[in-house]
Amino acid sequence: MKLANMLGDRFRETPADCQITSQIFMIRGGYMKQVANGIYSLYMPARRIVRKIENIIREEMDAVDGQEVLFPVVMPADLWRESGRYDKIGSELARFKDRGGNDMVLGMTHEEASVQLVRGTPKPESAFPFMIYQIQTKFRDEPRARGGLIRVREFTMKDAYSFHTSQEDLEKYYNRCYHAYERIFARCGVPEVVAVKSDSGMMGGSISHEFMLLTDIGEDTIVTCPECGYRSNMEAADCIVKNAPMGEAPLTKVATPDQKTIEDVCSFLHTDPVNSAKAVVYQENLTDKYIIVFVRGDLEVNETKLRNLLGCEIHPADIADGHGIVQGFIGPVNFQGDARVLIDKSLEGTDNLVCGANEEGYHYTGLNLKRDVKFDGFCDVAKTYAGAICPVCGKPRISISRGIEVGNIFQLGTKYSHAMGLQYQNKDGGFNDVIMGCYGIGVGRLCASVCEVRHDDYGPIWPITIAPWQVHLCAMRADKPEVKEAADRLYDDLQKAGVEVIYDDRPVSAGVMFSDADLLGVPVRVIVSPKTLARGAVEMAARDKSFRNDINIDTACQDIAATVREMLAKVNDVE
RNA sequence: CGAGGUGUAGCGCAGUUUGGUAGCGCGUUUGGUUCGGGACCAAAAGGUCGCAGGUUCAAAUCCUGUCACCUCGACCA
Repeated sequence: MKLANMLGDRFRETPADCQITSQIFMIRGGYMKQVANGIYSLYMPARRIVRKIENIIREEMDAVDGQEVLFPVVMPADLWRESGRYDKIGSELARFKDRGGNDMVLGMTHEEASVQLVRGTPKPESAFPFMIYQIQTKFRDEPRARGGLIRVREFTMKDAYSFHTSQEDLEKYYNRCYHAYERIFARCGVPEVVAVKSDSGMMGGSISHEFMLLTDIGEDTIVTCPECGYRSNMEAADCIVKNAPMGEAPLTKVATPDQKTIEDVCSFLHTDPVNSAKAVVYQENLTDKYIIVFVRGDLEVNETKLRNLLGCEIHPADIADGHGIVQGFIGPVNFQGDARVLIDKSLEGTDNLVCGANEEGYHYTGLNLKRDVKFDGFCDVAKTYAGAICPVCGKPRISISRGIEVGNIFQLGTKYSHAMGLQYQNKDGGFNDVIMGCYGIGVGRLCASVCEVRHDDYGPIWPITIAPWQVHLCAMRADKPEVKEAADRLYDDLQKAGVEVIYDDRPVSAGVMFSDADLLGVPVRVIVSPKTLARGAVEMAARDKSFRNDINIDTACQDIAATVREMLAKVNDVE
C-alpha cells in the first residue's frame, strides 16, 4: 500500500474530544473516525489490525474444535422472550418494530440465537460436546460510551457457545477455552492479560472469569494477592477482615450533635472508624423499600454483591420522612424503622463499637452486636480493600488495581437451554437439558487496549502479529531518481516475498515522514535515502527501538523478510 | 436519567460580556528554496458561526426552543 493514496489523515493536534491514549493515537493516526457517540468507522490501518486479531482468534477457536457460524444482527423479539431477557434487560437492548409491526431487537449477545440454531430433535449424547462461534457486530445502547474503542455502542465481538451433557464435561472444555484465551492474548502481543474471577451478572450461571489487561485507565477494579496469585474482579471479591476484641464496655448513649458522618463521629469521640458500625441505606428500584446495611466504619458496600444477595436492583436511598430512619444517626440497636436490616460480616468479632442511636444527635458507644442486637447472622456484602486478608492464602496482602476487560468466559449451566427447550437424549432414552458455556472477546476493545499498553510518546507500537503492516518503507528524498528507483524495487520485492509493507514515497520532509510512521506504529521501519545508498545499504530499525542497523541493499529483501519471520515467531511462540 | 461544559473552515481555537464587513494557527492547493525528526518564502482555495423560531435597521453575539458532542455521576454481559 502506498501511503500517499491511503485514506485517513494523520495530524499533530489532539482533538478536543479525545481523552485516553489509544483514542488519541487512533484518531490522530487516521485509524478511525467517529460517526456518533460510541459509533466509529474504521480506516484501513484499524481494519487491518482488527482483521488480524480476528484471524488469531479464529485459529485458536478452531484449535479447540470450534465451528464458525454467523448469527443475524436483527432478531425477532419472540426469541428473546423465550429466554425472558426481552423484558428483563433495560434500554441497552435496542428494540424496534419491522414494517409488519413485529417487535425486533438488535443483537447485543447471541445466547438465544445459538440455542435456536442448535435445537431441534434432541441429539444423542454422542453428538456432544461441540462449540460454535462467530465474529460479528454487536449493538449495545450503552448509557454512556467513552474512551474511543474501549467502550462503544457498536462493536465487533467474538462470541462462542459450547454445549455439553455434564458439568464435568463443561468444566473440561471451559479449561480448554481458558487456555485458548491465554494463547490468543499472548499472540496478540499482550501476554500480561490475566484471568480474574468475576461476577456472572445478567448472563447467569455460576463460575465465570474475565480476562483483564491491567492498566490505570481500566474501568474495572481488580483485586489481587501478590502472595498466592489470587485474582478477582472487585464485584466478586470476598472481603475478609479480622477484628481484634477491644474489650467489652457497656452500651452508652452519648450526645453527638451534628456529627453525621462516620469520620465526624469518630473524630468527635476520638476513635477510629474501624471501631464503628456504619449504616449504608439503599432502596429497591421497584418498590422503594429501604435496605440498611451495617458495615465496619472504614469499609464500603459492594453493591454488586448486595444486588446478588437481594436478587433485585437497588439504588442509593433517598431517605424520606416517616420511615423511622434518622439519617446520620442510624444504628442497629432497637431499630424500629421501616427497612430490611443486614449486618455485614466485617462486624463479626467486634465487641465495642460506635453506632447510631436512631435518635437525632445521639450515638452509642460500647456496642456488642451479639449482646445488644437480635439478628439472623452476618451477610457478605462489604467491598474489599488494599491490605485486606486474601481469601485463599489468608495473608493480609490484598492489592487493588485497574483493568480493561478484554474477554470473558462463563459457565452458563442450563439457563438458556432449559428456558428455550434445548435437550439431549440420554443413554436411557430420556431427555435432559443441555449444559452450556459461553466465551466472548471484544475485538475492537482488544485493539485499543493493546495500543493503551504498547505505545510511546509518538504513537502506538503494534506487536507484529497484529500490526497493520509488517514493514514501513520510507523513501527519503524520493525526488532523487536513484532513491525512488531503489525504494520502488525494494517495495516490489518485499511484496513478492509476501511481506506486508506500507510504502511512503511522498516528497515530504523527514520529520513528517517519521511522525507519520510513528503514528502508524509498524514494527519494522526501513529507510532508503541518499545517505544509505551511498553506503550501499538501507537502514532497518524497530519501532520499539530494540534494533537499528544497516543492511546491504542487494540482500535487503531477504534480510527484512527473515527479520519479520523471526519477530512473528517470537510472539506466536506461546508455551 | 442527574450535574456541568462545548458547538465558528478538515483539526485546534479567538471573537459572544458591550449586536455593526468572518478571524488566527495547523492542515490543504500552486510556484520556488530546502531535506535524517512535524522546514522556509510567496500566492490561493475553503465557513448559510449546530438547527429552528423570536427581538432588531442590523444577530456568531441578545431571547426562547431544540439537537449533537464531551466530562463527572447513575448504569454496564
